[in-house]
Amino acid sequence: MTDRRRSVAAAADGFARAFTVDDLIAAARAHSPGIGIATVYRAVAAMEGAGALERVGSRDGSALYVRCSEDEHHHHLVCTACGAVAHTPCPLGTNMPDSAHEGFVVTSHQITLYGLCAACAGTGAVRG
Amino acid sequence: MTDRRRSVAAAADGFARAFTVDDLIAAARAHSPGIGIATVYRAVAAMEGAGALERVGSRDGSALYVRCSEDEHHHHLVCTACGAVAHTPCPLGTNMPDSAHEGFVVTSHQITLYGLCAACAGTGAVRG
DNA sequence: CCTACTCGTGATAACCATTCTCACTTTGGA
DNA sequence: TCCAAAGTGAGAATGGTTATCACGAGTAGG
Repeated sequence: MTDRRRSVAAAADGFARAFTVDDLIAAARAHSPGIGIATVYRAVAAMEGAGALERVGSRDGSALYVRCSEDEHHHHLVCTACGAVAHTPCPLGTNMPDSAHEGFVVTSHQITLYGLCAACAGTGAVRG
Repeated sequence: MTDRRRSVAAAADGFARAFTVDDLIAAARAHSPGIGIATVYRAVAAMEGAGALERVGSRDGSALYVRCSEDEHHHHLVCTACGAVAHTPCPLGTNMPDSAHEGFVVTSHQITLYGLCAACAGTGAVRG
């Protein structure tokens, strides 16, 4: 773990919402001025591989990521107004489709819940 | 609805699995030789807007689509071995998180189930 | 100190899916 | 026929992401 990688991780920690690699580059430069684009992309790939970062869709053609420090099975709540992201336990509960569905043997799943965070719901904000 | 658009729709109907725009262009050219890339992209955008096509992730940097003729709420089962896609009713059932979660007011969700289709499960195929 | 080697880095070129531009054609109405 | 609007195809442009390459830091051996 180098200084650069630590800067990227710290920058990722600073986001309370989903961020693009571009956002991350800007934030990482606050910690390590002059850090290169390629370095951030490499750090993102490493962190994604380690489960410290998770891709949650995209915005305007660029990938969106969220910081994931937990190892346990969870999903994401994304605020469609401000982009805030929260973790939430798997909503499938006992309906976990781990057996045959339509002839498929389901082994994993990906769920993203969209809505309004407490702050945005309070103001009646709407987006997209 | 022009001839070109009809060709793209027919080509999309021919896929039993998720396809990229590139796949669609190749298939559309079987119906309309010489159809341009831009035209297929335009048709895809129109069909996606009309709900006739749905984006289900991506493969190697290019978007994957599936044909969706149904209007009702449903999700997708994707075979990780062969890419086959099936529609499945919403697995959330009575657990539908339409109320507050973590302070969020959930308004919609996106679920993709991954696994092996009947054919691939039978052969013990594995991919990715 | 010197060499050899490895690895992370930064700048930039390359890549490629997607979108834009533009000239042309088609369609439909009058 | 004339006109306007929309669709089309070829290719250029765009832009996020990845590959390339040279450089410096660090390490090991001598």
